[in-house]
Parts: sequence; C-alpha cells; structure tokens
Amino acid sequence: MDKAQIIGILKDIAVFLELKGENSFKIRAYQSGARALERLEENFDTIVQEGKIASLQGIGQALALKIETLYHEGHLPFYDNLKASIAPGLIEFLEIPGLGGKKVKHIHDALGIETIEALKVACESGAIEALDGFGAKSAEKILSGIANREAYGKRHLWWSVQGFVQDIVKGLEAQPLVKRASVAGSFRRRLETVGDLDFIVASDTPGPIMDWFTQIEGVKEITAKGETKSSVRFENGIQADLRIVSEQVFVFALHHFTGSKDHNVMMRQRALSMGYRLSEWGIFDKDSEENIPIDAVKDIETEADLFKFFGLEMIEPELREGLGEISVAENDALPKLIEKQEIRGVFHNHTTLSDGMNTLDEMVQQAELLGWSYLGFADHSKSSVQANGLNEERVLRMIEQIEAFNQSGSSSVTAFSGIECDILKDGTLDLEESVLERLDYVVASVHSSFSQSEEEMTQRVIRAIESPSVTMLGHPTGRLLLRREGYRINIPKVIDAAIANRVIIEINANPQRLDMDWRFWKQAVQRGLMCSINPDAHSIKNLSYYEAGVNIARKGWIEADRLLNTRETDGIKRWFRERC
DNA sequence: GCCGTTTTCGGCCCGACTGTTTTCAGTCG
Repeated sequence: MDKAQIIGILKDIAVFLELKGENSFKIRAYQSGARALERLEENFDTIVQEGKIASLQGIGQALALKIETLYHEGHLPFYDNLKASIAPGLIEFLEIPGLGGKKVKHIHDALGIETIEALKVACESGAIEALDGFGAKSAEKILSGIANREAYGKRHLWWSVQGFVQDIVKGLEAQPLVKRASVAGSFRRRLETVGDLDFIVASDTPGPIMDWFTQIEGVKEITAKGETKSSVRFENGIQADLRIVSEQVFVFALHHFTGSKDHNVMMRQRALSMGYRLSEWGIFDKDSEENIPIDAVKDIETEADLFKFFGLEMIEPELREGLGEISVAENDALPKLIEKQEIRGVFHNHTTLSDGMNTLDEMVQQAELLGWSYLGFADHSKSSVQANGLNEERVLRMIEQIEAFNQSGSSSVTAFSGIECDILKDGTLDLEESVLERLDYVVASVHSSFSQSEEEMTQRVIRAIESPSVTMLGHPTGRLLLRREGYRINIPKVIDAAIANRVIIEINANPQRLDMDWRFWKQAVQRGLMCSINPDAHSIKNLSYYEAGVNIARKGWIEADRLLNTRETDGIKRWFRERC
C-alpha cells in the first residue's frame, strides 16, 4: 500500500475513533501521525523499508507497527474491525454543524439511528429533543443543518470569493469605530479553495460593528452573535465569522485566526518551550494563572514583531501551513517570495485560432496594459477537435503571423510562438516533430483517455517529457477543483523526468486548476525543477489569472530564479534555445 | 497514542459560543 493510501487510513481511523467516543488525545495522535507522513520530505518507501518510521516526530511504536503492516500486508485487522463496527451513515452525521463525535455516538447509542433520513424523522418526532443534553434548539439546529448540508458544506474557489472578501473588508474599514480590519483564515493564506471566511477587527466598541456585520446585504442567517464573535451565513452559501478585539490584541488575533491550525500548534509549542503561553489574546508567562500579558506585548504591533519575539523571521501567511516553515525561519532561510510585479509575461494562452475569445492583437494590447515585455501563444493542436486545434499547416501559418507581428515593431511586447500540443494515448505528440521544432516553445498536455491506469498515464507523460521539442508540461493532473479529481498519475516520477530533461512544469493558473499543486513545489524547486506561471487564458480577461498563479508560486516556496516568467525577453530566448 | 533537561506517568494548544445546565460539556476553529 502506498503513502497516500496509508495517510487516508490513518485519517479514517481518527474519524472512527471519534464516533466510538474515544479519548480525544488518541484521536489527535492518529491525525498528527497522518500529518507527519504528509509533510515527510524524504522518500517514504526507504524510511519504511529501513524500519525508521518510528523515528518521525508524532509517530511512536504503535503507529509505526500499523503503518508497516499496511505497507507490507496491504491491510490492517485493527482498521478492518474498527470500520466494520461503525455504521457508514454516522460518518455523514459529522458534516452537520453542531454534531461532533460524542453527540453522534449518544444519538446512535440511545436511538439506534444510522441514516440522515432517520435522524431527520427523530428530530421532527421529538425523540432527539428528549435526549439528555439535547433540547428543542438542538433538534432545530440539526434539521436546518440537514437542509443546508448541500449548499453550506461546499468550499469555494479562492478566486471566486476575492471580490466578496474585499467588499467586506472595505465595509469594515469604513465603520467609524473600526481601528484596524483584515481578513484572516485560509483566504489570507491564499489556499486554492476556502471554506469559511474570517475577519478580524480592532475596536473598543464592538456592538455597532457586530450589528453592521450581521445586517450585510445577503445575510441569510445569524448563527452566533456574542461579545467578541459573530457568525453569519450568506445566501450564496458562504459562512463568515467576525471577531472584534482591542487594538492591543489585534496582531495576536490576526495571527491566530490566519492559522493554519498546524502552524498555530507549532507556534504554541515553541512558546511553551521558551517559557511562554501564546494565544489569540497575547503572550503570557507559562506558569502564570492570571490573564495578564507579559510587558513585552506592548512593543508587538505587527506579525513580524511577533515572530521576532520568538526568534523567527517574518513568515508570510502563504507559508503558514505547518510544513517546516518555523524551523526554516529560525535560521533566517525562508524563500524570498515572488511578487506579482516581478512577472514580465506569461505563456500558454489561446486565441481565436483555436478556442480563445480574442485575437493575437487584442491579447498583446492587454499584455501592454499589464506592463509585460512578452506574451506567449499556445493554441490547441489538431487532436483537440472540439477546440478547433491547429494542424501542421495552420501552425506554420501562425508562426509566419507571429514573425510578421514582431518585425512590424508595432508593440513593445514580444510575441512567442508556441502550441499546446496534445499528448496522445501512447505518449507521442500530436504534431510532426519537424513542425514543432520551428516553434519557440511547446507545452505538452493530456486532454484525452483520462481513465488510463496510473502506470500507463505516468509512462505516457514521461514519454512526452522526453520528446526533444517539449519545453513545458501543461496541467500535470488535469484536475478541476471542487469538480473533478485529476487523472491517476505518479507526480514524483513526473517531476524526476522533468528535472532530468530540463522540462519546465507549469502552474496552470486557471483558478479551477492551479495544477501542479503547490504541495509538490517546495521540494521540486529545491531539486532544480523550473516553473512557469501559465494562465491558460482563453480571453484578455483571463490573463489576470496569472495572479492566482503567483499565489500558488508563493505557497510553493518558489523564488524568482526558479520561475521563468521573472526573466526579461532575452532570458526567455536563452531558455528556449539552451534550456538554462 | 505520543512524548520526555518537569522523563515511564500524566500531561497533551487554547479560548469563545451555544445549549443545556444551575456549573458545564460539546463543538468549533
């Protein structure tokens, strides 16, 4: 069994134990064991085979034995028995707000209910209300949770909520009693998808601000309203929390609610090891019972100050995922993250020649407005019939058109001729090599036969990477966020092949793709992989997707020298010629 | 179940809010 499957089983065990009403620390041990494997940078197979799995932080003898059994045997009796003892429907109960492991177990033990449908009936009949620890409001809340499960359970694309978030932040800042306001949470960390939105405000007079927030147009339901926190649900399904604190506490609350949870746990452990207790309310002496922050807190006004207090350089929100950022920050060795102003142009864009909405001239004009030095064109190749892909003859005409454009001197933007060439089922390319080599660059992408086995797909893509004319690999997994899983493919092997052949892997910056995923980049760039942010634009408007790509590059610890788009035109030409 | 310069037991990150209680457990982030 491979690493990803084992991680899945450890997470499942944690959920099952929750439904068994197990000790919460034991549950946490399985969760942190799974996380330890997720952030493992060394080769998992090697570590298991050498019997070193128990040496990882968070994995002890018991988990090591279970992981080894899963790895070698492919199954684990402990897991099989545990799974068999849990009614599958109960797992769904946990998706209902307000129901955790203990309450689900209580309902199941007392009433024998195992399906959402039966739970609904029990709420309506008064059976839930009659249980110890439950009441009329609990039953009502469960009913509304069931009704809204579909709409509210959903996550949202970061890109699709950014305007909404900006409007709320501006609205908060415009309130006269607000001193500081910011979004926090996964949105601030620029995660590709976000669940709830979190807002933090500094003010001495929370009441009127809470009132404003809970009455924003589009609020459908107020799910909590207290002294420091309110929660609302909008008609569009988005849930948002507002927390209001004093100005002194703002930076601590902002850091805390930006997360991630893993990052916070590590920060708090670090604080404890230094003799302090860290919370959203400030820094306290570890052993002090009183809730009076230490004196040094008054000098901490920014997050940079906060990190400095704990001996760390500033950790940007994008890096706060609990993936080693704290130990690297301790050595002042964090990457210098890309800024969007550093982008000089982008590749992988479509025009009316295939399935784009705008012509080459229109796209170039937009690139001028963005202040770029160049723009690469990569329309589809002939196999993508649905997209009016180009055959060899049309490719040659396009090359002539682009050459004529560059010679005309009509624009400060240099146009590069490329193609998004289909990788056929067997890994060969869709166009004649003699034509491909006349282009400035080739993006190779999979657009068909998604259901191949992992082995076949991996070999197929690697064969394409090994083709002499391929410059970049397009959207390596083909995933569509919140809509479709990617095809089965061994990404580490693909990365190895790309590095060996000096082929660039793109960050497809279409907000629905963001593929290759940021979780692979940190290690890949350290090993020498080159990246390109490719908006996959099908219109002038889509060129702005490059900003979503910058988010992912930042989350992936990618620095300017590993990112093709930060080069000026001459540097691009050199890469296309010499791959360096 | 994990962990250890407070080390083989007894802690484990921390606090707000809700709904149920009459002082607190469960949930959530």
